[in-house]
Amino acid sequence: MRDGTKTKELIERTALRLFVEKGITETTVRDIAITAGIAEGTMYRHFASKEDLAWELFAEGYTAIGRELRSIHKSEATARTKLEAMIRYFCSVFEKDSVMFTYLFLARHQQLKKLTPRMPNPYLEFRAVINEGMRRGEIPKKDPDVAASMVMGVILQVIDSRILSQRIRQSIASLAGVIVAACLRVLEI
Amino acid sequence: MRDGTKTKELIERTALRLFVEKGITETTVRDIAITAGIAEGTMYRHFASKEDLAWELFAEGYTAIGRELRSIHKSEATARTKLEAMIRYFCSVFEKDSVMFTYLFLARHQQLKKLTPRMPNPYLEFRAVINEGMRRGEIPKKDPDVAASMVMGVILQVIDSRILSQRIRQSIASLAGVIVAACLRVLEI
Amino acid sequence: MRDGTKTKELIERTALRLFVEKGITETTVRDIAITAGIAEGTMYRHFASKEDLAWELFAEGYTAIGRELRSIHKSEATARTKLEAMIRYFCSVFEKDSVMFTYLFLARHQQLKKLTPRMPNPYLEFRAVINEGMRRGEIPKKDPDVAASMVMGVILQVIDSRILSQRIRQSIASLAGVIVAACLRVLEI
Amino acid sequence: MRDGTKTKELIERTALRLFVEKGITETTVRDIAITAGIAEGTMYRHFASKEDLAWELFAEGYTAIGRELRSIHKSEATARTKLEAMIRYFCSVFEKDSVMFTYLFLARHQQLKKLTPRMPNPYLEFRAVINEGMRRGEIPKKDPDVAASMVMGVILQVIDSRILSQRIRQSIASLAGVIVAACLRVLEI
DNA sequence: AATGAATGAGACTTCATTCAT
DNA sequence: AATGAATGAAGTCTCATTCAT
Repeated sequence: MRDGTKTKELIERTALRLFVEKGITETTVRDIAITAGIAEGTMYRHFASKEDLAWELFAEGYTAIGRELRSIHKSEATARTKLEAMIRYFCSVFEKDSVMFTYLFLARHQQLKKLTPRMPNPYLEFRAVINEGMRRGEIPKKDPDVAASMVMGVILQVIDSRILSQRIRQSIASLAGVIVAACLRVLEI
Repeated sequence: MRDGTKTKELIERTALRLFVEKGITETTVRDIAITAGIAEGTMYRHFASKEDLAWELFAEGYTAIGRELRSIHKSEATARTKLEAMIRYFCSVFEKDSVMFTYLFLARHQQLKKLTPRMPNPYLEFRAVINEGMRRGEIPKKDPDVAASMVMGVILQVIDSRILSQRIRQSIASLAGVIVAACLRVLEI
Repeated sequence: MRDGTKTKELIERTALRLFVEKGITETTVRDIAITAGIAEGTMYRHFASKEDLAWELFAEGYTAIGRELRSIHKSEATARTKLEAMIRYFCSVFEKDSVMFTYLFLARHQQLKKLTPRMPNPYLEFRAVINEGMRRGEIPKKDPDVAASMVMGVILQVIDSRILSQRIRQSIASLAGVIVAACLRVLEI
Repeated sequence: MRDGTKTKELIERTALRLFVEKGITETTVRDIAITAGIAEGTMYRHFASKEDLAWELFAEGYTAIGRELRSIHKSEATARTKLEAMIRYFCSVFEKDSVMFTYLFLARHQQLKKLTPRMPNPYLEFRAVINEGMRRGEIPKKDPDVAASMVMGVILQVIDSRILSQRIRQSIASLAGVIVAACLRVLEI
């Protein structure tokens, strides 16, 4: 028997790229098959449907970031160092796998409703850190959801301008420091 | 003779709502017809295609905001007052027509590539104000695209958390002051 | 606007014929479309699915026979005359529209489970007549379901041999008398 | 070396059951494999195709009954005793292996066209007995095909009402006497 | 003899669009 | 201007069969 693992990974990589380039609905199963050099039916050996493939890709990437942010949360001491490490990690994810990151960014409005509250979740990790910081007096009190949204906004919109509108040319890594500083100002740390 | 203007507006309102609820691709011409209570072919009396309808809705709303922001830019004196008025206007647009605002927010990645550089454009207005402010010494120097992105990010992500993730419950109008303050801190005004 | 009634009837007649010739599953929507000279999508304007088309054809024909049998039941006086008229009607249906009759015969095992008990039903009409005849003393007592099944068996199997195995060459009309007589003997009238 | 006979029988038993439950076309090779607990490709070690499997099952069961009926035909003396023994055997087959019997019953219209005239065949055996009985003066003269069809109809439809419509609850064995009597009346013995 | 990954033809269905009315 | 029946291209998915292991 042949080993299907490689094929599955090939499908995932190919689909991820096409989903980002053209959108999920606009990418056909045939597109994926031709690009990956496999038969159309092969996708269905590994995923129940195109929708399921899109969801698996999303859930995988999204929860992986959530998990890593949680572990940073635990390993750092102060709100300031936690946030700095988390934001830098966030930026590094984009640098390392910008296709996956862009996919998560673009697909989130469609896929987020399928996320269960139990799943690790980047937004919740940021809010948890901010909440804790406010409880400890490290951050001036404010609405935690509003604060977390603003911080996420600063980070995400810079990345958005980098990839989608292409108005920013610098690498995100080189901007990480600037982003961290802006987020700390937003929180008044 | 019958008045087509009413039908056209009915189509626009209906389509806008469905596009936001289900996505453009996921909304069918039949969906629009049934919801609007018209025949399937009627849409084509007013728009060349579904895509054209989606684009007209986008361009209309997007440039309207851009134009108003430009006029605020001209009528206010300092970077601070300009930005405050612009952000408050932005928030008020959402309050007045949240469906249109959400549509612009969600459709922007698909539609922005069709925008010509000449068209009035919210992002460019914000950047222009920030640029001018830095030239005049009202705002500490920084990359104008990065700065504009961050400001847009703070605003948009709060609205995002209000409408899409429903994590924020307060009205956006009531948060306008908080948003303005955060944006000014981001810019170090 | 065009009148779809004709098209719907064309689809029904075409499908009925193909379903009988090749079986429902073995008949493709494309078969129907090509044979009827219409587009594949047109079928879906008139029927929700191929399965639905098959069901509508069945229910229509099956209940029509049931209704007519019921009316014969009411208009005739004795068990003997009722049964004779009913069997002759049954045979005449086959002569008049052998395609529909054959379809009902072949599709019954697949479709009968969808029939609701309320719907007019040939089998139940025969059983009702037999039951009544036994109550009135016109027919010697026996299990009504067994008796009704036997009567149906005599009739149906002759038709089966006529159409499907083609072992019988005479017209069913010319055999009606023989069939009636055999059924009466089965019931010991 | 592994014993393929067991696997072949497992496939046959499993397929037979599924064919009856869902129909041949509606049963997939995968269905059979999963239910039998074997790999998808294994069926092709024992049968050339799914169609071939369906045919082998049919031919096996159908000719077995035909052979046994022929031997009863030879071992009994009169038309009456022949028919009685044949009908009782027919009913006993159903009792002993109702799944196979139901399969033969349901699949006959699809498979009968593949039967060669040489093969042992229940219908032909019944007709032969009836024919012989008429030649010998044991049975009043009538069209042998019509007579044979009626006899088969009485038997089969009772079984049909037992298994498929479930209108009859008694065991077929307990009804054998009633069925025999009805068949003799049909033939006017 | 058995496995199960891979194939690819083809099935059903959807849907933007056209067109006769 | 409006209708809605009809179109047909294209999409998703199924499934009998093949083949490398």
